[in-house]
Amino acid sequence: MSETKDRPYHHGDLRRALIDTALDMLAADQNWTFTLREVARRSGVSHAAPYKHFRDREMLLRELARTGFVRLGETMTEAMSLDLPSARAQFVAAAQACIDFALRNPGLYRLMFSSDADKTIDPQLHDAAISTFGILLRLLEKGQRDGSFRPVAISAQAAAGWAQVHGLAMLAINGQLLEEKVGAEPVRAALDVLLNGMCCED
Amino acid sequence: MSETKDRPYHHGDLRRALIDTALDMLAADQNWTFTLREVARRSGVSHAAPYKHFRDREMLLRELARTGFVRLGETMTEAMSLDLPSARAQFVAAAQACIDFALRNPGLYRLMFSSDADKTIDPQLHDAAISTFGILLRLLEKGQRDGSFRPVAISAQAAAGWAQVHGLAMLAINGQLLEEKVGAEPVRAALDVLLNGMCCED
DNA sequence: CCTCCATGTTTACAGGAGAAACTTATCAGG
DNA sequence: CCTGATAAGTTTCTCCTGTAAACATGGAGG
Repeated sequence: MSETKDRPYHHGDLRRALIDTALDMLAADQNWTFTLREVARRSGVSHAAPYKHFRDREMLLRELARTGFVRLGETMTEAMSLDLPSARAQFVAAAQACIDFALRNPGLYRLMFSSDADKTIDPQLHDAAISTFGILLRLLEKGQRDGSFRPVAISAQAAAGWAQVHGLAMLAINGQLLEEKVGAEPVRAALDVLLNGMCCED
Repeated sequence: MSETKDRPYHHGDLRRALIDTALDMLAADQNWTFTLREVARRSGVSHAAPYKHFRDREMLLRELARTGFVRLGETMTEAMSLDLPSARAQFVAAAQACIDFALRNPGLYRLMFSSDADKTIDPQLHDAAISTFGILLRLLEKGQRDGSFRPVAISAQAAAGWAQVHGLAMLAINGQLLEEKVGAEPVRAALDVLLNGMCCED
């Protein structure tokens, strides 16, 4: 009679448990207004225990955001790996994957880009974000080399692409990309505007 | 001896004062972690007084956001009114104005697009946001009519334009549009990508 | 002049963040 | 096998917040 009864004093992997609980709550309410104490309670642990693993509430939030970036990166990479005919198709696939991810996890996605997940004070979070951004960057580089994308400053193109995808994701989350207004495939239509250009002449 | 001494019991326009104080604090720290009590304190009023004007803390935040949208709209309209040669130039001017606004008021701008300024539960805020968005919409409509912009579904083009501008504003705020990476005029360069298109052939 | 109502104030309370001090389990070395 | 040291929990405490309720005040209209 030693282990499973009455919860052992030491949790085993409380850090992981806290993260998972918080992710669950985030997914359930689509917001991160939950309190640290509530997370502790649901993890069956005293309200001060989390402080052994996270300096403060925001540090937990940043860890959630980091997880989000990792998952988003996986999703995008996976979507791109479905060998597609052109760089353009790959870009669209990655963008769609990102926006789908946002729609499936609106709370998490918002957190990832909110000021509560401050990348300037958390190298790990920063790296995770950069790494995901890097997927897009490499895609553009390859596309420029094989002549699919216009040969302009890579950073400008990346900024435009990233801004577009993220902006569309936010619009999508907020339900501002409605079929009746933008047609059957609003995301596709909007991406085409970027890909083809907005102006009539170059 | 009746007025200026010892503050009169009734403030005169506490609602306005609370908003202004909160805007000041937002501008000072570039975040909205301030407490309602602190706002009351700085307005020289008891900590419960604000509840006579705002149901709760979030209602004040939404009012700040609403003010932000109004101001942003004014700024963009002003920028566009500098009679410019083309619809394209007007679009660039409006976009630049939006991004400049974001850079000058990063905290306010973030609040405007954060989930703490929930447009789905505040018609006034929603209207203000729609109204500002409308500026872009009308610009695009005019541009399509005079043949400056490609004749695609107006909503798709608006979504793309809005997403681009907002996305760039966020990148700019976060210091992710650095000169050494994107050249001397990063915003201009990124906007050109949208205007000219990313792909080589149509 | 008196009374009403919007706008303030005081008081009260249920929580939360986080610090400090205390408790347990585990593990490494003698 | 005992013995600390240490990591990971727990209890307790303080300060602060949001918000509700009851009360005060003063200006405007009858």
